[in-house]
Amino acid sequence: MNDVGMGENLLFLTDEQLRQGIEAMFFAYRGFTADPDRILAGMAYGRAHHRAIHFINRALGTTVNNLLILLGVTKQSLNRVLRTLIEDGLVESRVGVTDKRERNLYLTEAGEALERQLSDAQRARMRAAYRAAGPQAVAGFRQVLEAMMDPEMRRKHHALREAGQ
Amino acid sequence: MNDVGMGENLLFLTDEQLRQGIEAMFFAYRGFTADPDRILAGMAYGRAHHRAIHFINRALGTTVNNLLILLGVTKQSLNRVLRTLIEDGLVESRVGVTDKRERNLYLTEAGEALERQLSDAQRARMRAAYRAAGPQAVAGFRQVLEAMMDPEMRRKHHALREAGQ
DNA sequence: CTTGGAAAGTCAACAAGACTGACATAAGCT
DNA sequence: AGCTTATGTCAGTCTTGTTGACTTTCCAAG
Repeated sequence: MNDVGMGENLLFLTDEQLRQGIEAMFFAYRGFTADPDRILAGMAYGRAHHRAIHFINRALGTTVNNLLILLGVTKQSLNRVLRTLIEDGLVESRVGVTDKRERNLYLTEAGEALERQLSDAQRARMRAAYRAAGPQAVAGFRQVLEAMMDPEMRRKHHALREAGQ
Repeated sequence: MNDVGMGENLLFLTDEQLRQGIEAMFFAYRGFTADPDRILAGMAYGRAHHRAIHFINRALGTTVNNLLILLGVTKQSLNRVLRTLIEDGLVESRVGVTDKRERNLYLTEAGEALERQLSDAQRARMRAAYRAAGPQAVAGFRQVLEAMMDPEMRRKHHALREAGQ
């Protein structure tokens, strides 16, 4: 590869390019959460409830401990959210079969309905973005996101992927 | 394009693929903010201060009103952050020249130093991710993020890009 | 040229959601 | 029996968002 070619390919690593990527990430994340946030604003729930519902749906029967690692919050913080979801009949907490200390979490029918409502809105935006950018761009998008995660979270993410498929 | 080809190219729009993208976005954003958050944890500042400093640096002399649109918060919310930054001598607020209602915001030397410290950490992760994924993936990454933003934010983002280059 | 409304910024009070620390209970393990 | 683990809870704090009320400044219609 000659110098010009090198220059072309390293342009994406200049400070200015990196700053633009940082800003793009910030603005895109705002868009990413905007639709579910709007839906939840009417109810007594917030983004924290959305995240809990999302991951309970994805990792059916997950334990509280596993969920709080996924979400990256303390048990006290998760507990507040989880308690209201259980009280409101959106989430069911069953005592563990093999280990009775554990609680396995499931969405009730009402919980699944809300999950679907939130998920539909978020997926719609994601779908539009994917469609606008095209398959090759999406592959690149996913590659960069993977590389940006902490290694531990990358493992968690891969585990969810395998379970979901 | 035959049916098989169609199937291949539309695979990235299945619900499962979209859900994986949503999760990837969530986990990656955590990584994205982790390093600056760690730095700020020691000081009396948080993520809100980081964002304000970032955009004041990028849009030198910006008004409070412009900044709060960029950040997507209310002026009251921004004001608290801004006040501490000004009190601590990281940001300078100058009364507008043409319109005395406005305040033009600038980083002081100390402000620039902190900006550099935070920015270096965040760019290092971004650079590692970009390098790992390669130029083509980065182009795709940027395309999808652009498409995911609200149109108004996309315009703001483009304006910053032009000013920064 | 005055006056009324709009715009920019500030102050105060409140809410959501994160945190730490301490403690209780139940269950599993050595 | 005693230690550890998983979960839940209470209390208090912090950050960061919100709304409402207010001041200062600007602009434009009468």
